[in-house]
Amino acid sequence: MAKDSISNSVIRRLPRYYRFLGELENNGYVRISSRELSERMGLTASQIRQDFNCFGEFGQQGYGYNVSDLRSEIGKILGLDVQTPMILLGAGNLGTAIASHIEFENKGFDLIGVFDKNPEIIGKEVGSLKVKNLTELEDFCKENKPVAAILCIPMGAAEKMVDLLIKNGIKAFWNYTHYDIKENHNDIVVENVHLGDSLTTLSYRLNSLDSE
Amino acid sequence: MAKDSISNSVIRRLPRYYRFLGELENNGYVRISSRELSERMGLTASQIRQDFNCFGEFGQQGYGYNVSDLRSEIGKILGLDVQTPMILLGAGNLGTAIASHIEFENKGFDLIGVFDKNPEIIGKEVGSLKVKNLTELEDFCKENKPVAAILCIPMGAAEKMVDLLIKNGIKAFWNYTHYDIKENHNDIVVENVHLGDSLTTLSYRLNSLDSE
DNA sequence: TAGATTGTTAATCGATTAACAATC
DNA sequence: TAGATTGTTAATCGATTAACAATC
Repeated sequence: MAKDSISNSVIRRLPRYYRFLGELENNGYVRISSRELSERMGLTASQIRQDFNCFGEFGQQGYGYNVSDLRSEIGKILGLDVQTPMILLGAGNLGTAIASHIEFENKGFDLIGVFDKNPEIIGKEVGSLKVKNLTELEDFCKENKPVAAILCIPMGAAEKMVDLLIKNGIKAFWNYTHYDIKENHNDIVVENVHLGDSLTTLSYRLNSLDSE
Repeated sequence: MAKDSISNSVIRRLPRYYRFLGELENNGYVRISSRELSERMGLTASQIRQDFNCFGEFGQQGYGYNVSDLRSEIGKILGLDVQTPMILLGAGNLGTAIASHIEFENKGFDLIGVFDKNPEIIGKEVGSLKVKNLTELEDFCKENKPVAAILCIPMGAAEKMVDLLIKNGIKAFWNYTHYDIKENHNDIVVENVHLGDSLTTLSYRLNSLDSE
């Protein structure tokens, strides 16, 4: 029976399930048991069954799961069957790399606009999009109704930008800045990417290795 | 009393403590209590004290913590007082952005080499470094002894690359590919960055918002 | 049918929170 | 000293693992 509130730990595993099932499907697998999947992914079979059962019953006793069906179910759960229009704020090194490196279509989004305020960057091509002047942002939002935004701007500019974006209908933030988007704004979701913190934990673990 | 084995949850919070304490220090704070820090960071005071006590006693009853001392203690715990030589494999969009966007010195690393196999990329300037041909990798390692590596290469090339790097003395991987670095290699640490998975969870949460 | 494997409940484990004596 | 706040133990909460009846 499906649960109503899903824990963060489960949510974080879903994209990985989706990826692994995609690979299995590409390799011609038709069925898979929780046990075999658990061995491939380095999890326990129990955990996998518990995770799936948060959302419904996708398997069959004695058989396992149909790879293709399960994948498409998880895709639907993740909202990958809909593409949410998304914009990028800040087309510096990082913003540009994100825009061209990520396959937005597979991830439930459609990148429809890129903005910067640096005159040297405005007009540049990023993927198939031309970087627009930030002054055009509000008009663009009225016309194209983006719902999600990537923040690749300096931390100092983040607070005002978030307020502006929320006022213009943005509900989802993929946040590469260290600015803490207050979730007291209602009906807003935020995913923070702290690349620096990620590298810092690597430093910690490397140093713990040495001192063992 | 300091613990010997630190949980992953604690480790992931350390860089954030370090950042917040840095900001406090910059703003002239001399002391801070676990209670005030907890309010700023959105944690509980209990958790903060528990976290710090994994590593020792850094506070003073009735007073709190000295901001600057605490920050430098956490910096030492994270290994930020040492700079580990690091190389980057793959100087495409993403690799280039990482190399120029991240402040390696603050994170315990020193980026000393960038490699690619694409002739159009070799020779290009990335930050203050010139992209080298991948064929020079082994000689470079013998001479400069890098210990950490960033993987920004295609997934298909990852397995062989990891083996080669381990053979040449690399012990820490900052892995942007989806290749699962088997941690059966001993004395190896890995930090995975799955940007696509991160975006996918945003899609999930955005869609859950709508259906509430 | 017999064997396999799920869905689900119960047991365990670990992380977070609460409480408070120690002490600055 | 009195007040504040730590370090640390105990209680709670949540997530993972184990077990097994249901069933394909």
